[in-house]
Amino acid sequence: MEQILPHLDSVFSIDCVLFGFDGKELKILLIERNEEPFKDWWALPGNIVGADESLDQSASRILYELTGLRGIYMEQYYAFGDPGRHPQGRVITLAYYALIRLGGDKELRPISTYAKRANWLPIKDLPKLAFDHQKIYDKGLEKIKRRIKHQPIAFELLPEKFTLTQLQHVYELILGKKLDKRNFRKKIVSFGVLKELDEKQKGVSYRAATLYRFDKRRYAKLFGKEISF
Amino acid sequence: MEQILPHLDSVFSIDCVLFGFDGKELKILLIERNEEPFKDWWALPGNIVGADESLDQSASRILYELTGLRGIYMEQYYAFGDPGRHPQGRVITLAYYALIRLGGDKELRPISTYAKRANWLPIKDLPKLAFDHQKIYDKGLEKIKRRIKHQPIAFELLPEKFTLTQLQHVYELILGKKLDKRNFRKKIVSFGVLKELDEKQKGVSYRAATLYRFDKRRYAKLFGKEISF
DNA sequence: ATATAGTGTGTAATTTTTACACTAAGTAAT
DNA sequence: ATTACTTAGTGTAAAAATTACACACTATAT
Repeated sequence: MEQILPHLDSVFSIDCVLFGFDGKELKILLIERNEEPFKDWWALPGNIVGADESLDQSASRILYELTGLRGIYMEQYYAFGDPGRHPQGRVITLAYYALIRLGGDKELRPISTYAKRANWLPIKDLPKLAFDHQKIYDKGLEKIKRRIKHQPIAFELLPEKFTLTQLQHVYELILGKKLDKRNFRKKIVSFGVLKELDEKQKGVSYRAATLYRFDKRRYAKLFGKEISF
Repeated sequence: MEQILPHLDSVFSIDCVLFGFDGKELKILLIERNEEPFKDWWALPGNIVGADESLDQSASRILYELTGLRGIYMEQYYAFGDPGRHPQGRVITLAYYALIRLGGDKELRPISTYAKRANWLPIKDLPKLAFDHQKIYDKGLEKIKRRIKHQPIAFELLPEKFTLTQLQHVYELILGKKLDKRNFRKKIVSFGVLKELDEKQKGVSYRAATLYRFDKRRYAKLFGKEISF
């Protein structure tokens, strides 16, 4: 095992699994690598933790550098550090996930020097990933599955105003199963974190649905408490 | 911020929160440091990850070196890496927890070169801890609180044969609240992971309780499924 | 024999979860 | 303006899970 990486006995990095929702599909952000190893492979965006950054700060910076986004709910979920996971040396990486609403207002501007390009790819049909990134992704998906059952993180994926059907759609995509419309609404409303607006959906060629907004105050009270789906 | 630690730009370590149960109290294993910084303070046992170890292997090794125990259920739960958390340089640490039955058969033999001594201290009345170890402990307790509600990890704290009252006691200690005896039994039995033995408790000066054993096969089936307390 | 201390058990009321189908409203095409 | 189309929005009954609650039993010690 050569030591090609710049002067390191070990390197500590952060990799991000960015889940994005465009109103239809669940996607993750991948970059196409421009360097060996795994040149031309798709990989999770990640980077080395800076000397004076906290881990969360570092994750935020990396997210920002890769997407131009700030203020995203983001959380570390697992450290991967098998000695053989990086062919060039010992790299321990801490995985973070983030949930992002795609499209609409702000354009993402992924900038990365070590990548040919960055793209949102549907999780339905992911390519082979570099390193152990498939494992990292799998664990991330598992994590948000668990998390979405207990905390209302689904809102992070939706625009500020959304319909109940859209919300349900997000749940179904993440949990990987159909939910009953009436029961879903009953339950989600019972949490009391939704605010019904006087506004209706626009631009649809059928009956427009009522828009809702997520009530952050009540959410804050609920946070920590266990809810379940 | 000086760089006193041996040739490192950054160090990656593992710290363990070892929860022990002696039949009465919940305790954690702490060491009394024999070196600066925080000489004479109590701290979580931990160590540097070795070059050719996976993280889990490293955690197991560290646990073994500190307690002589092997084969303990152990899980990483959070990485702590604030730049200022270690006064001598950048140390990123990955926290693991383990659950251990105390007393009884095998004596623990904590060996540590950098510690004056190691001791199981009741969590009721912990001393001030070195570094950010209080934070690490807090998060660990929070983690097992959450975990015990969804997975039967409580068994790890009990001897092979135990009474339902002891089991309930563990739940009460971790969750920090009283549970109803009849309801508790109804529920725990309904999971189907307990095997009632033909044996009774011995050496008590009152009616002896029936002993149970934890059924690992059924547990394996249950694992992954959500149960809740 | 009696006091003591913890074991072990059932039921009714309430709450939560599940399964399930039709009418209402708006748009688009004619 | 009628019709066809598409999704929105709503209730109820049955089943399951949760909660609250109290007393008789059994082994031991004196």
